[in-house]
Amino acid sequence: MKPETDELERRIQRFECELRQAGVKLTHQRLEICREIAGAGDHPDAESIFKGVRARVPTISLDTVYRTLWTLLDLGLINTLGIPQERMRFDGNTALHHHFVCTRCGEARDFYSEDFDKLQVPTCVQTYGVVNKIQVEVRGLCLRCAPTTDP
Amino acid sequence: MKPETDELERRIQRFECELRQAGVKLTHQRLEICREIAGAGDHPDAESIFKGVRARVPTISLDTVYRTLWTLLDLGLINTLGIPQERMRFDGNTALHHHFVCTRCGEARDFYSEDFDKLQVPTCVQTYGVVNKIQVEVRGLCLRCAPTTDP
DNA sequence: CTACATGCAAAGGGTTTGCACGACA
DNA sequence: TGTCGTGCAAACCCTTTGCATGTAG
Repeated sequence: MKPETDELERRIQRFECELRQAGVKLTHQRLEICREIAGAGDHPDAESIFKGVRARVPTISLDTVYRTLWTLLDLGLINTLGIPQERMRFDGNTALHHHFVCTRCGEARDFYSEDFDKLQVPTCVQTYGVVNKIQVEVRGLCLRCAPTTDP
Repeated sequence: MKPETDELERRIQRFECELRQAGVKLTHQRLEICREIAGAGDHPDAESIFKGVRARVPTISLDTVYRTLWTLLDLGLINTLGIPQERMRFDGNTALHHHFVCTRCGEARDFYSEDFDKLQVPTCVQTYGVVNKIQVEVRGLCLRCAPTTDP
């Protein structure tokens, strides 16, 4: 699950390069946070990244971790599981359907697709646990959030 | 987006029937919360369900809404967007991949599938906004949470 | 009648913010 | 050296919990 050493170095290089291009200062803290998330095989929350980095940078604070993660997210260098900055939301539609999710504002729209409904789980995934359903998540920007909408 | 009237009634019937079967009392509040979420075309959060129900049941409290929603979720009568009870989690893997998500504990594991990578967005969805990527979410229970693991 | 559900209010936990100090460029 | 980033602590918001009262079965 953890990336190979060379893949890890490639990711870190990319972080540094893109941060520099974006005019973001490469502080000791930011570099260590990048290293931590680049090397994480699972999908850590802010707290566990904080703990990992604190082993190397004892004075780091949790809010710096948050601020750095949102920066990386803005630049598209990392992703979130689920929808960023969102409270829990409920879906009363129990029929099989799929979602278009705006990664900026969190708007989620249902859609139906017989092709997607037919998807089969790869055999390797069946060893992960009991599969309940397969849902396709189309991620992007909704019309309100897409840059072209804003003249 | 909102369900047709007969589909709405069917959903409400199902809620009542399943709640009764589960031995959950059909209080005025619960029935109105069911009606609210059954009729919601979008994916409301607890607060907006609360507001909708409060128009008809002015004395209802937000915690009752939460408690009812978790009950409905336990019974599989509704779903959540994203992972229930979860804090925000980050993904340093920017390569195209897919997720197996445990809906109970929130564990999320990556997997790769060339078939899934090739999925094409239905044309109707392209009118929703700008598509960034397509990710398949396999939902189920991980080995730790699956009932059979617990003897 | 009795067990379970509700409303209230206060606690809890994750995330954000204002401000003065510190460090990259 | 100037500007941006950091650490601290308090604020903020969503969600949960304890307890006395109310109500469905």
